[in-house]
Amino acid sequence: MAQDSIGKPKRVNDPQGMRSRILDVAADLFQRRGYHSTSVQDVVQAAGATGGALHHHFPTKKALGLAVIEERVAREVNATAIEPVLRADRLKTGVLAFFSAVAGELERNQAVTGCPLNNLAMELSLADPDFRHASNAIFERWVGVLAQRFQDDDPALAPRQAGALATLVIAAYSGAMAMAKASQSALPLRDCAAQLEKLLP
Amino acid sequence: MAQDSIGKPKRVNDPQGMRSRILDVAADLFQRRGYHSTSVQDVVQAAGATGGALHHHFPTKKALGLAVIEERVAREVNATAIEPVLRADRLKTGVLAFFSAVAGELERNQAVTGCPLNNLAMELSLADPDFRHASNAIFERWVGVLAQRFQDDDPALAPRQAGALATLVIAAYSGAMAMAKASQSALPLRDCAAQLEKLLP
DNA sequence: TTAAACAGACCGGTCATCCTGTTTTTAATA
DNA sequence: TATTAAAAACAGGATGACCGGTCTGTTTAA
Repeated sequence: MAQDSIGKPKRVNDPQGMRSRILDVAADLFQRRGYHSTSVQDVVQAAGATGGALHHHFPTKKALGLAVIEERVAREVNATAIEPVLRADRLKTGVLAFFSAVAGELERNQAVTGCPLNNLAMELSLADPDFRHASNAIFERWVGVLAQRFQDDDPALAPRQAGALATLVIAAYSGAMAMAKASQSALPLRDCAAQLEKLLP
Repeated sequence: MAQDSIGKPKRVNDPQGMRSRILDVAADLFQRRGYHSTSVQDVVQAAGATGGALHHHFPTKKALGLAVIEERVAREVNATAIEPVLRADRLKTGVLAFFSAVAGELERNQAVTGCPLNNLAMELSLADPDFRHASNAIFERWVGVLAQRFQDDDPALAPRQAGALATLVIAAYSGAMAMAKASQSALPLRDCAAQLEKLLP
């Protein structure tokens, strides 16, 4: 009794698409306004969904937040901060290009919303251990990949050294983004890039 | 008719003390649980105050948050991150000692709550411009003081250079604290300090 | 006498979650 | 392949808790 032989269906189920759309919208809102300042109603409306649909895919707001971190923030960090850097000839040039690209984007846009990982990690790490672990997993992978690449570039580098170097790069980026968000300026990014250029091998 | 000639007063007004206690408690709760996750009731209870008292000193939660940033966070940054560093013979040794001190404190405590400035700045910067400006003012003063000291140490250093150097130090600290909060470990702090030791003049 | 300081209840609104019902899709069965 | 049972997907209203702000009243201090 879904529809008559010719009549259109009242709707078409697209679970994957619906889930994906909700995730996209939630990631965007959490990033721009923050997790606590975004209501599930906001997500429902912006996604053109309903409370029932959202509840079906994400029974609680926490489940939604966790999925955003694991499936969207992780992907974005990978796409903007890891893969392009790895594709560069040398890690140093890749890192500097990354800083420059982000700074350029900040200058183009009118608002600096900050690093999505940092934003959610800072807001949610102390609220719930699950959020903390999810954020930490992304940080750890990020550090691990950069450290590995530092060693590939210079096999003489001690593993301990490579890890510390990677940590500094990521910390400088995270901190610079925090300062950029507060000042609504890309200058901290450019300053840090200029200094890292001198340090990096 | 406040009290009988001998009877004790029902209470003793202590406006400054009350205000100060509320600020202390609010700063602590905002730092440990976050601004949005802390209700004004939480503050009232923890401070042993009443809704009326809190409302008398801080008409809105935003006013309370702003006062925490301007009167507590700023003070803490000054006391732990600026003055000790300035008192050191050279800025470099002061900065490294600061990193080491914070790392040691993290290792002693069981929980890493992060940098108070960063915590509140990240959570509130996009929520309200006033919060953003208040946070930015602290960042700017911090950068300014360190940059000035870099130049004092080495008059040959270009002003632009000194500022960038100061920005990197603070960004590395902020970012390392973010990573420390996510990993509940002081390692990012120590790694960054080790790398900064090589870069700083 | 007057204003400041504090007490404590109250209220309108929001929010996350739950619940009941409907429609679509899948899967089993014959 | 046709039928049907069952599950998944979605719709949308209901609810109860909580939160921030307000308001009135009382006590203390200037």
